[in-house]
Order: sequence, then C-alpha cells, then structure tokens
Amino acid sequence: MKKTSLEEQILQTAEELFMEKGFDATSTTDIAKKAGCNQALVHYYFRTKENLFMQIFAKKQEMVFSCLKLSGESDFQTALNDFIDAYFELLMKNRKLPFFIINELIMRDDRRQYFRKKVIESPEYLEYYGAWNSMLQKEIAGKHVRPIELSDLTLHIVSLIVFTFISLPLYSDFFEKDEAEISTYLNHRKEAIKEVIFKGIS
Amino acid sequence: MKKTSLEEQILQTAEELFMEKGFDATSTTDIAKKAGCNQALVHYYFRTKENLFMQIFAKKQEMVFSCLKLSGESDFQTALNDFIDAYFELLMKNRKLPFFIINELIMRDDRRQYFRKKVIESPEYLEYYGAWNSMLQKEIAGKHVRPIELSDLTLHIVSLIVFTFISLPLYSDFFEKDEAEISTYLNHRKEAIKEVIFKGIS
DNA sequence: GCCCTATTTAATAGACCTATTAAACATAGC
DNA sequence: GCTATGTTTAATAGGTCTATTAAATAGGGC
Repeated sequence: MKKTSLEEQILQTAEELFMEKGFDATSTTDIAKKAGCNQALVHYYFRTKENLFMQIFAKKQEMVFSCLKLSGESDFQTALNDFIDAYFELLMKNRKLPFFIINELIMRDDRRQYFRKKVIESPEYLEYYGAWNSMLQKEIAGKHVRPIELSDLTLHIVSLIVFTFISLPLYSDFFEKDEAEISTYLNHRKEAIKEVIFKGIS
Repeated sequence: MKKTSLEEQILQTAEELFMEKGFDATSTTDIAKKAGCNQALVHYYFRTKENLFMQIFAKKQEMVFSCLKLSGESDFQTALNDFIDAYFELLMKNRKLPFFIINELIMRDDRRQYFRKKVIESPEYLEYYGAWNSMLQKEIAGKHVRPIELSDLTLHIVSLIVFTFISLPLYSDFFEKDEAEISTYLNHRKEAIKEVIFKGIS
C-alpha cells in the first residue's frame, strides 16, 4: 500500500484475468473493475492493453523456460526424474500456465515470434539442449537407454505433462472432482508419467 | 449452386473460420465477407452466431467421439495399434481439430456441459470403455501388459497424440518446416508414440 | 497559503460487433 | 402481367471495447 499501490494492483489483477481467460476475453474494463479503479487508469499506467499483457506474458514465458535447465551433476535417469518433478512442481502451483502460453502462441503470430526469439533462439536453450543430448547419447552408447532422438523424448515428456494440465478443467468438470481429489490425481499422474517414460525408453 | 447455395457456402466458410480462429475471434461479418454475401444473411439463415457455431461444434465433436470405438475382434495390441492409426489418420486430415475442441471446452462452461452430456455420459462411451477395459484386464492377467489403469493408459495416449497436433503450428513456425516436412514429421511421431506406449506398458 | 507534480476520474471519440427491420429483388404459379 | 414466397441487401439500434482528453483531486515543498 504505497504510492504505486494501484499500479501494482492493476498488474496483479491483470495477471489473474489474463491467466484465467486469455488476452482476447479480458477487457481493460474488466481489469479496472476487479482492481477497483477507473478504466482510464489502466491505460495511464500501461498505455495499452498489449503493453500490460506483454509484461505478464514475458514473465510467464520465463517461468516455462527456466525449468529447462539441467538439475546438476547426476546421471541421466536422476536428471530426468528431477526434471519431471521440477516441471510438475511448477505447474501444480501454476495450473493455467500451459494453456495460457499455448493459447497465446497459437492464436497470435507475433507472440510466436517473440517466444521464438526469446526462448528457442536463445543461447541458453541451445546449451541446455546440447547438455541433455550428450547425456542421452552416453546412455544410449552404454545400452541403458534404447536409441531415441532427444527431440522425440522431449516431446513425449512435454506432451504427457502439459496435456495433463491443459485437460485438467475437463477432468475436474466431467468427473466432478474437488480440490483434494485433483491434487491426488496430479501426483498420481506424475508417477504414471514417469513410469511410462522410463519403461518406454529402456 | 442451387437455391441453398449461399446457406451451404456460409456454413462451410464458418467452419473454416471457426476452426482457424475459434468462436470469439470470428465475427459474422468475417464469415459474410469470406462467403461473399451480406452480413445479415448469416443471421437470416442461422439466426444467431451461437446457432451457426453449434452446428459445426456438434459435428466436430462427433468426429472426435467416433474414433473411440474398438476396431474389431482382434487382440489388444492390434486394437491399440489400430486405434492410434485411426486417430492419427483423422487428425492428419483435421489438424486443427484438437485445439479447436479443447479451446472451446476450456473457454466455455456451456460447451463443456454439452460435451459431457453428448459424449462422456453417452451409453456408447461407457460401452467402449467397458470393452477396452475388459481387453486390458485380460492382457494384464496374462502378463502381456504390466498392471496399469485404463484411465492412465488412455490419458497417456491422448496426451501424446493430441499434443502433437496442438503444438504443430509451433513446430512448423519455430523450425520453419514446409508441408512435406510436416507430413514426414507426423508419420514419424506416430511411430515414436507407438514405440513409447508399447514399450511403456509391457 | 500556494504552486507543482502525480494520480484519478468522467466523458467521449471511434471502431467493431450482433441482431433486427424494412425494403428491394428474383422467380414460380396462376 | 400479377401476386405470393423466398432471398438478399442497406441501414441501423444498441452494446462493448480501446484509447485519449481534459478536468478534478491529493500531497509535498516552499
């Protein structure tokens, strides 16, 4: 509750609404109403809705990206296990994150360009990919893992994890699950995914 | 080019646009413009945008649903293989279908209710589920498949297949793939998914 | 008190969207 | 040719949205 109180408040409210309903379905009027201020104030602080959105999008994108780095100096199986744990931990605290990112990337060309520039073409991304790949190749050479492309393994894992969270609203709605059940379900899914992946690459 | 020519044309154009950009981002003005008629005509034939949309949504939902039935009297591995083939075949011809359905289900409560009523609670759905489950249990009893819940197996498969198509625009954009490469990629993914699933459940 | 700056508001321009209405147009049957 | 019916259009009401503008308000430094 300082002088920037309302600016903070608007940003935070915008984050909630954008995450909940996406860019298109959220109006600056909605944000102002929920933040408890005049609609013009949203534009006073952030000038455009796009500006405001991009501050949030960049932050969320960074969250997704930051999970890609290898956990430490350990063997492949442990690193992979840690990776899945880390991703699940992140997404269990940010359940709407996968759909939010995917939706904006699919709907808008410019968001895709931005993501590509900031993530896919970043030096860290290539570095991570290289590190993971050399570990994988070593495992394959040592016959601990069957021959498989890293791109395929990655896509398998990302598919399994991300889709769990994308489809979560459907799961809880169709089968009328409450919060406790959802939490149990997610932990169960995490282990089930590990199982199919580890068996699937051995 | 009969008397219902324009009605047909509007429906078809609406399908293209709704599949491309979703309900919210498509206006009746867009549809009319692309169909080459006056905007009022869209409302003359279909009264509301929602009406028009639901005709298309119901059809697309039916497409998704129809793939769930068991292929025939064969063993589990073959049935599963056929199922994955059938789904890939459908989605390779309708690449935007997964995102279209998921997006509308997530964004709107009423669409979720509709889907639930028509698909999840339909007798066929329960019947298919039972048929698949009894096959699976037999395989597990015969030790050809490790113990696994059908719900988990289903979600694994659906995740892997559906996410491939949801993320396809990102794949082709980020890595600048042309049509031929995409087609190759999809066939490759199909086999990679089969591999990880079959190894993952044995 | 008074000024200066930053914050907040009300009002509104301008665009677009859905849906309706009334009028114009086409054409088949008589 | 005339009328009845279905088709198509132009016009517009009424709503929402983003962004801007000008005016009101608050608080600190003198």
